[in-house]
Amino acid sequence: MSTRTAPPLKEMQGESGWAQPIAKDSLADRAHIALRSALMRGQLKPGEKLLLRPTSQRFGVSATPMREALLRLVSVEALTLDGRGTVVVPTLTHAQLQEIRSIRLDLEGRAAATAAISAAPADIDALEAIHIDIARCHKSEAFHEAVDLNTQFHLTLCRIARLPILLDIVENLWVRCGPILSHLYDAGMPDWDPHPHLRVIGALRDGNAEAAREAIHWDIQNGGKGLDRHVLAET
Amino acid sequence: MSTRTAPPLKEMQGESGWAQPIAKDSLADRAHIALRSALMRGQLKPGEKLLLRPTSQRFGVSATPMREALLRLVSVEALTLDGRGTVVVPTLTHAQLQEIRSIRLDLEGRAAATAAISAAPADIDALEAIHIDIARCHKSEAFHEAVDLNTQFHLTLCRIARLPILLDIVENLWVRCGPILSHLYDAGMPDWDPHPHLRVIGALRDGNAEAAREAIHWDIQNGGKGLDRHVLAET
DNA sequence: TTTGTTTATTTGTTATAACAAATAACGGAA
DNA sequence: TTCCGTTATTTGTTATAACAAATAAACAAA
Repeated sequence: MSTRTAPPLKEMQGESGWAQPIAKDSLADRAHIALRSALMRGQLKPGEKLLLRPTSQRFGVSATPMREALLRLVSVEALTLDGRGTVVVPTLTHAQLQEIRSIRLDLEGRAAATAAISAAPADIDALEAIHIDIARCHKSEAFHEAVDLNTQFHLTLCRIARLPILLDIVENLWVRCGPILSHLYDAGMPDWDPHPHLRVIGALRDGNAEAAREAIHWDIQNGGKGLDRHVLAET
Repeated sequence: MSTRTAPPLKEMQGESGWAQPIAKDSLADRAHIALRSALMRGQLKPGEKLLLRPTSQRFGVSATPMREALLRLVSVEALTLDGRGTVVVPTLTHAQLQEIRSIRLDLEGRAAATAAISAAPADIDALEAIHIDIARCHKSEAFHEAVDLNTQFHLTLCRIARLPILLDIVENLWVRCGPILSHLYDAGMPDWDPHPHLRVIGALRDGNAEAAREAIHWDIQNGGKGLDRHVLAET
């Protein structure tokens, strides 16, 4: 499975470092990773069905590991099952999208505040590099890549905070939004000046936790407004 | 799987109500539920191994659905895999426990605040009933039951807030803590007066969102201190 | 007694087949 | 043509067996 404890090294070699544990990934692992990344990058559309045998053939594996990969995504709600048990890409309701945004407010806010206190300069540089890439994609109107990089910006921020459990949760929230993220810029892309990401980066450099939290809050609340109209309202 | 969309009813019967969708649960479902509840109730100890074939025999099913149930818990980090792929009940580190508490601070805090605004009187009564049960168990020194009810108190609060995604996340955090929750009262159980739960209930009755948030914050931060010494410190 | 090697057993992984239920396709009657 | 009943096909579910890798056991040699 994806997360595996390092194989128990009987005796830790004196000069440790050269004996890194071997990563053994199963077929189910690979299928899971491929599916998850496709999901996060918006390559699967809401409502799309993922039939067991057809998809397992597309991946060139048998039903068992493919089923495991699919069900793994289902168990974190990144995919859904219909009444028959068929795996389907879920359609987010307005309420769900709003709730996800609320949770991201809390968790990414905490990540930003924590990162402001503990981030190394190199970490912040890496974050800034991602934003520069985003700005470049904005200019060249490379929407798809911009959306992907925006996701990376937010996840990198959580990674910098070194809160692995929080990162896991936030990552799953982004996976769940993946299928509709392509509509982020449908309402036209606003040209903020300065871009909220820059405020985040600035706050990190200043070591100002509260400013970082507020900056990411602002980004989350205003950045995703373009999505709202593309999500069916609950009746 | 656990979450299934209702089977599509071709025609909704005129006087609807008597035709509730049938819940079809697979063997994997049942095993999953049983395992998860055992985990949450502290019936599995950290480090305990769950071998595939032996456990599948204990449940009276074949390897396939049992594997699915186990792996479902692994995918939400409620169980772990060692280097060989064997399922094992994870041991929480101090850092993990602290991070979980931080996240619960944010999410249960939001749930409390939301519940304070929207809770129906009957909801609050139900919550109070749980706390009364807790107090009773305190008196009769029924530790195990008290721990279980305390979990229910926190989850019920999230349920009242009607934030299903948040509930899901918080529920998983409690499942992950399940194996060590039995040590909650090891350091002796403090006799708070008034009990922080009562402050939560009071805030809900007052419709005071911020008071509710602060009350649950206080409960989370002070209530779990007994656990800290039972968790191995990271080196 | 200890160490190293070989053998046997355990254990996760994957593929396959049998099963059951639901959907789709088909064909005849009105 | 339209509707209804039957058959065929698709699809998820489960059990089982073959496989490979790792552990445990047994045993021989120093």
